[in-house]
Amino acid sequence: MPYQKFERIPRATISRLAIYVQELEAMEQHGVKVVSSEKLAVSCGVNPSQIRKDLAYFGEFGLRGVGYHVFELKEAIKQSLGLDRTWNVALVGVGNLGRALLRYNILRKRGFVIVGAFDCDPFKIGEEVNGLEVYCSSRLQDKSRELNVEIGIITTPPERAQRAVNYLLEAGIKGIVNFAPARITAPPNVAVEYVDFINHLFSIAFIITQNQAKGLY
Amino acid sequence: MPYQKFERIPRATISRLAIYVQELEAMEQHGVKVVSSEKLAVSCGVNPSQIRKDLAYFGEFGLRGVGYHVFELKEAIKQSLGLDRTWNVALVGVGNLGRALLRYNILRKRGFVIVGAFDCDPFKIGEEVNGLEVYCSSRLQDKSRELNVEIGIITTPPERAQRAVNYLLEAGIKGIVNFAPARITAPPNVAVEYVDFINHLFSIAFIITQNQAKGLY
DNA sequence: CAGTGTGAATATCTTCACAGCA
DNA sequence: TGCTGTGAAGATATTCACACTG
Repeated sequence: MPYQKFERIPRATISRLAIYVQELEAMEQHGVKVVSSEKLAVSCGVNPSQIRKDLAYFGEFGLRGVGYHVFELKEAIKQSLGLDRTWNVALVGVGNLGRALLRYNILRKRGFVIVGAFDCDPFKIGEEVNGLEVYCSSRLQDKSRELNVEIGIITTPPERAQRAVNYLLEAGIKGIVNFAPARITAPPNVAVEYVDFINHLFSIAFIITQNQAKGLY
Repeated sequence: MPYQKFERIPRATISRLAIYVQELEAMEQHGVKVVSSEKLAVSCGVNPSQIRKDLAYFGEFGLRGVGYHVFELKEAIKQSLGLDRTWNVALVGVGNLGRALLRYNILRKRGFVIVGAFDCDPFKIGEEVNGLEVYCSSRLQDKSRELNVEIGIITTPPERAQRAVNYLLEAGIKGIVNFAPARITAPPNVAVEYVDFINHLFSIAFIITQNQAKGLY
């Protein structure tokens, strides 16, 4: 990590940094070498000072009067976020969504390698998905340590999400991304993120309903 | 919609309401009839006054000294969000993730029915997934109107996301949920939500890195 | 009297505006 | 001159604290 100020970094900043990385990579592929906060802001859909402020939490990466060097900035952000390495991930719940993630190459491309797949359904255990054997969830503890897993992904049905969490905790996991539409609990030293896409559909439905009430259509 | 104050409702409130619905449904299934903001707050991982304030945007649903009637509150929130009906959805991009969503029953259970699947890959067109024929993306316009679609889901690779958006716009869609890891642009009267789960993995990686730096493990 | 509904207080996040540097 | 980096201002969101009610 470069130097990082003695200031708490807002959650919102982190998720925007992820967006910046995404856009910087796209720019890199298009051969763009240098970018201003103005330009990057447009393609990320945020305010330019927002970008400058977000970056300021980690250091000074820009050249006044010029902008940012695309490749360098991308690398600097990735380093700041701890993405200058790969992370081993265990996936619990080999349903439709779990299978999709097991086959989803973008994850690996971004440095998140699913090294273990687990399910409690006897019919699924032993099956092979994308070159990975499905193990019984009760084996999470020994397998995780063997495979050096640090992050868990939960793609079980909602009612089994907490059980999956418990297995992951026993396995000494440090972070969890929960795709199941259910709240889960974990000790404060274990990071939890929710990917709750029904949520997003709810929001869309609400906004459309409101727009319709306003007579926008 | 009940009565809704003449006050803008924060985005954050909307996504919490979605969580409340989730938890209220779980409580209902467990036979809980009445709940206080305190109890609901615990299971949603938020502050009790937050809940009361969120609900206050839409009306008064509680009984002082008692709490909220689980079923009634859930119904009231759903009505406020425009979820007292079903929404027809078109899905663009029948890859791993698209297939998973087509087979994901929770969506339908929540009132979002995928009525059309589209892809531009000739090998996929004509294929049947979960009882739905895959059509060529160029047919989005006519098919969408025929099927009365209001919401689009994008599950294409990032570089094809904007093209999918354009098709959806032509089809007169009113809201888009984008699962592709790419920023997209749409006119302001079309609601856009991002489901960016790589984002969440980035956040987890960052938090773990930070915790490690703090010597937490 | 337990628990809601809400104004007021606090905390957090975003945007502005501009000094200062390449 | 052009664009960064940043303190100060403004906008939002969250939490507190308590009057009030079933």
